[in-house]
Amino acid sequence: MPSRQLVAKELADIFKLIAHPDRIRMIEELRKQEYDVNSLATQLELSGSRVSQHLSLLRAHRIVEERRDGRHHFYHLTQPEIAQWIVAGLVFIEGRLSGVSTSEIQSARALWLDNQADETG
Amino acid sequence: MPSRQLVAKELADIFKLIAHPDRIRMIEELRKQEYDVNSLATQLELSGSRVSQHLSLLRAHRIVEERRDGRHHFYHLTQPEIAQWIVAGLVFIEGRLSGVSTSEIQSARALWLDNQADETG
DNA sequence: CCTACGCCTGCAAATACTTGCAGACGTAGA
DNA sequence: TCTACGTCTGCAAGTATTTGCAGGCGTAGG
Repeated sequence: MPSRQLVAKELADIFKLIAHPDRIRMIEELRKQEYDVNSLATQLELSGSRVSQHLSLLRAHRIVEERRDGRHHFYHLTQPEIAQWIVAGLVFIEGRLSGVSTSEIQSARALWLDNQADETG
Repeated sequence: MPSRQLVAKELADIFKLIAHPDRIRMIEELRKQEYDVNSLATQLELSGSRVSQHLSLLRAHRIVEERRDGRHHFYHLTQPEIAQWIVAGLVFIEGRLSGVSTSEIQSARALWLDNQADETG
């Protein structure tokens, strides 16, 4: 297979990996600090096993890395810049959305880009 | 549903949309010029109907736009910057790949970012 | 009008992803 | 050592994507 097709396939795999709302929210949370599985699950209102399964996928592709401390497994982003890359995709949402208004998108972007912002949204 | 979750879902949809090797290669081709369905199919060595199906998906999400001329349907990127955003994802591939070497990735990036580059790869 | 071309859509089978649940494994504390 | 906790993994059912193929629709040319 020509290398261009290989590269396209690898790129597709990365996109597929991120293409899940839970995983996007997990990366969003991890952009600031590390979390153990349960804290992340609580924060996102998801079951522990579900979060663990997503993390295992992200771990397999080295999007996140693990640090163990006793019975806790703490996770952090291998390359924190990935969070900013994801937010950059918001540009391609704007102006053509059913359920999300422009102001909601802008406030989401602000949240992802600025740690000081209000996080209650 | 809180807006943050809505935004995560919409982002996930965009990622899902792009997460296919064929569609990535199509966007890559379309970054420079418009193509009609058959030319694109020939260029990428894919069947016409397959390309048409991918295009219909991209069209539905306004990643591409159509221009008709007789029986030909010409497609172009709605927001050409999307191609650059996709290439930016290459950063998260490097250094952890099975089938693709660093030099192949670099040459792929060069191709996407520079129209003058050799395209035989 | 008839035919060929270019493209689109519907359908059905194959494949892949997601999810909850049950059980396993290691660690900490009594 | 026994128990509880935190996390991981396997499995099976449900859901979504991908693909090829057959047929449809519009346009150009004879």
